[in-house]
Amino acid sequence: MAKKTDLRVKRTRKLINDAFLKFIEEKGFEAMTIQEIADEALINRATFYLHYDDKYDLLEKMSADVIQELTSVINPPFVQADQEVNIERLKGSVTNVYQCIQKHQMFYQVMLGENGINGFRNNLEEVIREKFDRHIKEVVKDPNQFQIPEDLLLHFISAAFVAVIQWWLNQEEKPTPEEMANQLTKLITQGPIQTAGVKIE
Amino acid sequence: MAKKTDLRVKRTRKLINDAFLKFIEEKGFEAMTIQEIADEALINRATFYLHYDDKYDLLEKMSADVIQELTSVINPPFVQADQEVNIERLKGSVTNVYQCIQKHQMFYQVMLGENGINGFRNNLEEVIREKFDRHIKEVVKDPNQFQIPEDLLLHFISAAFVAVIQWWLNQEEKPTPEEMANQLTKLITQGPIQTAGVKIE
DNA sequence: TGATTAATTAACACTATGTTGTTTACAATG
DNA sequence: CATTGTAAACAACATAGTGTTAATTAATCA
Repeated sequence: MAKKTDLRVKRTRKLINDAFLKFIEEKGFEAMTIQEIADEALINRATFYLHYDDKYDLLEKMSADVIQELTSVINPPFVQADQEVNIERLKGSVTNVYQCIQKHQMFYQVMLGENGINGFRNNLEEVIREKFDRHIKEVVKDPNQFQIPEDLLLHFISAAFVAVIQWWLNQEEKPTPEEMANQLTKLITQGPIQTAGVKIE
Repeated sequence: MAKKTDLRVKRTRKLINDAFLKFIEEKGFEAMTIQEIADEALINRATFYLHYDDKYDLLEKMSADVIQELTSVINPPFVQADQEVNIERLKGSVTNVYQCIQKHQMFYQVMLGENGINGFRNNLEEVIREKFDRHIKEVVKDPNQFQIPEDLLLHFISAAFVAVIQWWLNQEEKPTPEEMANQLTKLITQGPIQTAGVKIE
């Protein structure tokens, strides 16, 4: 973060961000106009263009900031050299992730919500996939140990991971980050069927 | 489906649909204009408005048709009265789903692809979730058998399910529907970690 | 306080939208 | 095959949003 010397800039950016989030929540990204953002932020429309190229630019910059912070709290190795998952370490990282999301709850809620930005979800998945991928490539020596294509596995996990986040954000009474880490761990170690308490033929 | 008696209507609709898909693939939904659709479809712009309110209306109508066909091939019960999953039946339904997608491959590829419509993915997940939900409610008598909230489980499964479809559509050399059914079955019965051949502490 | 730089204002050309009224062409019927 | 209903074409319109510019005002920093 470069220091924003001028207070006016800081204030204007914040007003724009707030207005933007408000409208995404209320009417969705596509429906909002720059004039509306400006009105809500109590700035002139031309001022908006002094800060961002267009609303897509604004969206990208806001997302990038938050996602960057999130990735910084995911830290492998979850899998040790002996091919065992380190459950505690895994839970630790998941807990960190949920705490980070909690910190920016409003933002995530809006971006992943009903009227949210669907591209944001893809970004999240991609970022998670990359983290896992890099780690797996370090640890796994024998590609044949996979029962299915590695890439397929990564897509499965990252999508499920983000879906669980999305579910969590929609709950009135949110389980704690630690509880979420436990539930997610059950799901990916036992699989959803056994977690549902259903026997397998 | 009401019968479209008039050939002209049939033709115009098809031309619009084709142009629409072409532009989604090329430049994405938001970037395309109705003028462009009309030019590509070799019809007058005003003609477009005789058939659809706007491009969102067109999108909805196209999606609804295809999703409707997809849901019709998912047929529970996968879980029997004795609380055992019927693996064969499950594989059968999954195979049907992939065959149905294969039939409209171009459409799904575009809609779920790089430049695709992200709301479409949500629709798919929702539809799958509902199917499963209705079935689960019939079979499961004791809500305590779940180790985690049922709703969370449903979100996990449906998101993973659609993610695997998405992965499949992006493969140059696509596994057969039967192979996909096998791989998906492994993932949801054993869980991703064991499927990766990694031991659990 | 004075210098700097952000924000305001009003005007501009441009592009897309959705609608309307009239005319033309065609497809399905008896 | 002629008739009739209706889809499609066409042209013109008002409306709304975009992105840019140049001159002016006002807030902030040092």
